[in-house]
Amino acid sequence: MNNHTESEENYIKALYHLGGEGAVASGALANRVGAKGPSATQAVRRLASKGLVEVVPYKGVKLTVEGLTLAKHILRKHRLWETFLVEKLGFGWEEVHPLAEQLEHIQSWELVEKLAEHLDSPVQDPHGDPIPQADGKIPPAVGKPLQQISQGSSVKVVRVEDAGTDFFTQLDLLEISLGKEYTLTSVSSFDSSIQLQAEDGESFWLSHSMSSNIYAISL
Amino acid sequence: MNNHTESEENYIKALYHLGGEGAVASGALANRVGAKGPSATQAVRRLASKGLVEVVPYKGVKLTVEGLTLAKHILRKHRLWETFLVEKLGFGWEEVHPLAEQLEHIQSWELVEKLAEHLDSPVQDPHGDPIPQADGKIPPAVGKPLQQISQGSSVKVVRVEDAGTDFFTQLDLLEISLGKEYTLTSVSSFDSSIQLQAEDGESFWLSHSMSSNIYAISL
DNA sequence: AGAAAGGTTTAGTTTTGCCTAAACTTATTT
DNA sequence: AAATAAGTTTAGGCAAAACTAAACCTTTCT
Repeated sequence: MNNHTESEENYIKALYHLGGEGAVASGALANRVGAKGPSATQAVRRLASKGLVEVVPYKGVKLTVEGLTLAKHILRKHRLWETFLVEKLGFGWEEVHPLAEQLEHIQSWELVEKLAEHLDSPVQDPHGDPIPQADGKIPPAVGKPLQQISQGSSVKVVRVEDAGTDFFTQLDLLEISLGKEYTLTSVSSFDSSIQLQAEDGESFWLSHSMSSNIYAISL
Repeated sequence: MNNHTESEENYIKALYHLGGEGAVASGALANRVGAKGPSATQAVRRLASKGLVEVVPYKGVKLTVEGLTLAKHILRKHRLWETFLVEKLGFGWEEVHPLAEQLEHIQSWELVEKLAEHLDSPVQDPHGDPIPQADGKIPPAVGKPLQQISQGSSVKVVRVEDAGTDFFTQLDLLEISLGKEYTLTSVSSFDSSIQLQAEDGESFWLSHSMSSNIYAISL
């Protein structure tokens, strides 16, 4: 039973993204995969017949252990390919998601492992997201949103949410990238925007929507 | 009109492989893609409605200019991926074909070109087959079958036909690879097998079926 | 030339995967 | 507790892509 269509894999992925090990409503699922309600209901039926999900009608859908394993494996492929595209082919971190969505469906156990090896068995992708390992273990997600960090702290950016192309463009404009360090010099109590000072002394303001998608650790 | 399914691409590829710019019988086409006759007829209809092929019922199918361009582009992707798999990921040349069959369907013009660049714009794949270039030009296929080379000649192996896993295994066993040089010491008039002598003095016999799939140039 | 053989196309069915419209369940509100 | 709103599932279509069986051209053989 190692034979899944792309559509099935997309539903599995969505289920994992939305609910992890918990239950998800069919509407949310449909929304996530860009389909309408009935399509999701039908898809979920197919998945259930393959033992990948459990369904309680009108209540929700949940991944089985097998489904969860598959979901993590797909996520592993996705993030390894993203890493490859950025590290080896020189793509920008805002471009890689749609490509990885295609590449993640390539079926070959050996290819995934050779790719991982080629990339020196990375534990995180170009956005700082943890890459599930071959044994299914997932390294902890690091950092907390800049939002939640108190004024005066020194921080290092370790992860960003994939919040769309415009978000990445803005990051590039501000020259924010993983590993950069800043001091949080002030916080506006009016609109929750924050001021960061870079190591070179330059400082700038970040809106709430920017800072809530940027994760950092305190130094 | 840049939107093709995998199935369509497979038919286009088969059409190119079988007939190049010329016409192909629907039975041969079906055979090549591993389908039955009616499936091919139907597929060809879909392709015709997209302007990729021209059909004369009961006579044959032919790629249009647009179809030909697509075919060459798919072949380009296929051979670039094969090159990547061997050169960068360390796969053996017998393993890469089925993987490339999946990877060739990834849609992204930019990815193909970045990949080519990453591989230093190769003009041939790991089997010595020419890689169609971005502008659609195809480098000439080099070498002729060992079969057609006269006794006493010194030759260099430059290309091998993809004649299945067993063929490659045998090549590996005999330590035959691209670039190796031999002297053709004798030819059997009984079964057309030939004897090669390697540079280190070792010599061995090759059956007709082996030698007809190995291409070389005279030195 | 007429008939058999071989290959091609039409007809009708199946599965996946999506859709809209209608029916049904659950939750919320008065 | 009844009515309404919101969300979910059923029902019925449609397109892609494959199949088998039957009908249809071509070619070839006598």
